[in-house]
Amino acid sequence: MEGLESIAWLAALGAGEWEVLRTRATRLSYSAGETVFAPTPDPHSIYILEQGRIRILRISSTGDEVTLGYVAEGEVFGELPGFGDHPRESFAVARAPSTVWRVPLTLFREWISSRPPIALEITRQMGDRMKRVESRVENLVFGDVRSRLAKVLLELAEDFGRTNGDTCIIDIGISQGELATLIGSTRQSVNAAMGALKDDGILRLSGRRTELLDQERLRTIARSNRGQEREKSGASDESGD
Amino acid sequence: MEGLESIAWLAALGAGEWEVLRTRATRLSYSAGETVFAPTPDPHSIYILEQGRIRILRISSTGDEVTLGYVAEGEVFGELPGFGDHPRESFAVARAPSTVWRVPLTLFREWISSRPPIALEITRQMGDRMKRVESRVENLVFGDVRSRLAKVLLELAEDFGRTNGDTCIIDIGISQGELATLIGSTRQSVNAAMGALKDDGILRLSGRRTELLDQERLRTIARSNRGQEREKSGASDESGD
DNA sequence: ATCAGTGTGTCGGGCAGCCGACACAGAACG
DNA sequence: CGTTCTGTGTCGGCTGCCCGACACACTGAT
Repeated sequence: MEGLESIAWLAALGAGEWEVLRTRATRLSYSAGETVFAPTPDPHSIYILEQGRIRILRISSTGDEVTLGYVAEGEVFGELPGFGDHPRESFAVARAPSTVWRVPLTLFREWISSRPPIALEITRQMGDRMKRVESRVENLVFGDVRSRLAKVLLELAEDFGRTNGDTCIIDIGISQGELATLIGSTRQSVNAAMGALKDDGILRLSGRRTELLDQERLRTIARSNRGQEREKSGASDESGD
Repeated sequence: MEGLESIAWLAALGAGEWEVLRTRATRLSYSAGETVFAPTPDPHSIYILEQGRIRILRISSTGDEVTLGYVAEGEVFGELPGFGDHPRESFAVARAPSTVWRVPLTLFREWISSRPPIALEITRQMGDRMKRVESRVENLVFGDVRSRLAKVLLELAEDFGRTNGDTCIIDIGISQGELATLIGSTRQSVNAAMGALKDDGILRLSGRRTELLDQERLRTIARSNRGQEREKSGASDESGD
């Protein structure tokens, strides 16, 4: 019950494989808003999220922030990148009450070295994240606020949404301001874009929750870089994919 | 001389470790401009760059492109990300005459599984790249064209530059247009920004080569998100142009 | 020399979206 | 029950930069 076995890919390894971790890693709890780690020139731990939700972000010299992504339960985080000798440049902040294992980097590295399947799993995780970040780049470069927003909403839906018939509900208490840090925009612009999407009947907003009513249309907007196609009405939905 | 041993991290493994690759992988040559791979829903190869320079990029639905990065010699590329079961979404194009090994994904995976040190190496490589992409995101979100440009120039200098006393020379025949795809901007804006940097005495342009005269100042600009700090100090007489 | 192809400079118009400001709603707290 | 805080909605002004267009420089073929 001490959590580690609740992590699927660890459990899958078979008992004993991860026992080392339990004995030599530290289990920590954070409540929403607390910082799990901050940038450091010489990180010597990596982390595994047992349960909760962590936000990875960077802060510019002027205080603006970008959200690089969220850590899903079971994922390893905290500069896997910095695996080598790189400094860590990101913050990790709990967005919800979270339980985290802090693992000494040396231990983790040696642990991997002797257990190929784990290495493979780690590689897979990193690949996933890589892909995601690359998409983010693509999206930032192309597309206006409207289409970028569409994209993130879809991603969030996929990761955290509860599907409910046709509509998908995102209810992770994310503010428009935080959305802005995901797409590199401002609170106001996000607000405007959300309003527009609502008016187009693509999504419904009730308080802090967002419901995606028409993912198909949303997807179209996300793809269209310059999302300014004034959507009159009685639009034409087309191609699936 | 058949190349594989020229790759440092492979050579370091000791003879025989990578012999399998030689027998079951394919060695390919590309001249500048040729496509190494294109997006595919079901990639079944990964690649290792023996020698040359490869550019990884994406193309939007409207035909615009973003450069995600360049592959350094010895690096593994081609949707390591797609390691899992993801489709490949990027293009790889040779920027210079290049020699590449194409390795069947299955082989590579099994090869890793049985050789932990390699897994570690791969992880390291991915980490590096991850870090780079994350920085790219940060840069795209913050900063105007000027500061973004400054950032890329510094990166390019670090990766491909020849240092020469104080100045660092970037001479990889990169066009302003291509620079634009690195920072998500347009040829014209890049041109203007380069001009400004030149006027400020921060860099000198001679033909297709770029010389960084004052990396310190460049670094400052890169960090300052809104690089509009009118740098008009010094320069007693001006009016000029 | 001539022409095509590719990259570099420049200019003006137009607009998306950033910024600052302000009003208002709900939630947490004393 | 106010007070404070955080988040949502909106507006107008200002501007960076995208876009389209055009001239020039350089290089390599014919």
